[in-house]
Amino acid sequence: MIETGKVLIVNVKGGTIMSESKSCILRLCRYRRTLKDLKELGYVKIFSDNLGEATGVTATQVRKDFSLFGISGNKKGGYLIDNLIEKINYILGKDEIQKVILVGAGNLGSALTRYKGFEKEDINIVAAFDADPAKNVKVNNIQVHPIKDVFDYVRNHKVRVAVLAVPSMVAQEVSEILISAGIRGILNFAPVTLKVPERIIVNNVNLAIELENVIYYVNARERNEKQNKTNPVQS
Amino acid sequence: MIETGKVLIVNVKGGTIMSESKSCILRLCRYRRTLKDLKELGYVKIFSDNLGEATGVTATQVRKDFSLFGISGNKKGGYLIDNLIEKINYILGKDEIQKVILVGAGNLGSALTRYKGFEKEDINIVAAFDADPAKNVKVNNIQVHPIKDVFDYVRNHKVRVAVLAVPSMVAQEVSEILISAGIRGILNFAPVTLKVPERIIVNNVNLAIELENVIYYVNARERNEKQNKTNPVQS
DNA sequence: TAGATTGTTAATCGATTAACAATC
DNA sequence: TAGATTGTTAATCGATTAACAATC
Repeated sequence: MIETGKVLIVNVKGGTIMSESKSCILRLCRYRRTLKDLKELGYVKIFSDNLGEATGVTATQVRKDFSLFGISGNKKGGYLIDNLIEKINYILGKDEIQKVILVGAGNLGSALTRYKGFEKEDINIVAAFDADPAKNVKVNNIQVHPIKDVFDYVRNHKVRVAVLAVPSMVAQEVSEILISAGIRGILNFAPVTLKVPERIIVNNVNLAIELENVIYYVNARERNEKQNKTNPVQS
Repeated sequence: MIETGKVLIVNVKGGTIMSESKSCILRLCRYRRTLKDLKELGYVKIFSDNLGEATGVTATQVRKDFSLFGISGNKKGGYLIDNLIEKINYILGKDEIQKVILVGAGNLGSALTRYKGFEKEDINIVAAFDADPAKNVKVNNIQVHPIKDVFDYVRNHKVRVAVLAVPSMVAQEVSEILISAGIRGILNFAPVTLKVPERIIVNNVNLAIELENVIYYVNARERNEKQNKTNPVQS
């Protein structure tokens, strides 16, 4: 595997080496989401502009993404939803491991064990871990083990992906234990920049920053409206 | 205000019109996070490369971002942490409204009312709303009101920002009520693409997609390693 | 056929990075 | 001064969009 900054060059379309971006993969996930919903509603075919509108991207972008992964439709006939879902599943590795552990069963962590959105996408949280013995109970049918057992669990069950929802103070330390046990990818909710080896995938979800971002744009627009009122600019 | 696709052109540096990207704003939030931590640890000055390393961006990027917003340091002397925090606060509109409501006090929503990360950034969830009467209680000192009261509440308290954690089925409908009442920005946890007027800011957090993303990259790397073992490529 | 849609190439656009002059 | 660091300009890089040929 050749890796450069953000782009991962992987082998997909029958041996051809190609590169895809993180945002492209995110869009594939979104397409699948929408396609599954449409399938449930009884739809069979879809055009690139329908799918684009439903997912908030342009029709060209949709076709470009599909073309990048060798997904083809029928000129004039659009795409078969079943076929799209199948192809995207293959690309995203849906048939392969989906086992995920949760580390940190506090406020946010325990909500994640009950989160319906994971089940809906067939993501299984197989076990949870927490340092607090009071939390070592079953939550939504998932056993919360003592944190000291996490290393052996990851080793023995060959878990590759972890959701990290521990306090910031211990996030780095815990991530190192996880990685040493064999974890390859982390969804990190702690608002810290984890220092990890290059081969490890980290996806950060920082809820405060996401919200601050909304607040910023709302404020920026209001400031601007106020200013335009007193000092209008001619277009 | 001039708006084009993703870029918002706003008036910041003493009347100069300039544009900044969403990712740039996200980085500013991260810088502030880190700077606050460093301040607590007693640091007073910082260089662009320190800050870059702590937040996972290059030193050039840090300086470029600062330059874009008219934040200047001292050649050779780096930046004063207090000054940076103050300037970033001003840019991100920290002194202005921070009032946020939460709509949907289910599994994820009620976890968000207790989320320490918001408090730490001085974000106040002032009220919550839920359709289920059983949930109309106080959670972490925040009253959960009946959903039917949300319109009047937003109107009367001039709330501008909402966190939306309702089931996907009703997300669009609820967002329309919020917008009609005066909400300008939404942090949306429902895995649907909200259709909103252009003047409304929506930030989507889709936890399943974030996790699927990690799973994809882990799988892609493992597939690749396997292949390289049987069919090594010369560099 | 005419019209509509895919698939791809080329153009554009924006964000990041490299290079380096300024200067403390 | 010499060395280090900022601030900015130019170059690069990648992602998105526009244009359009292919074709059903």
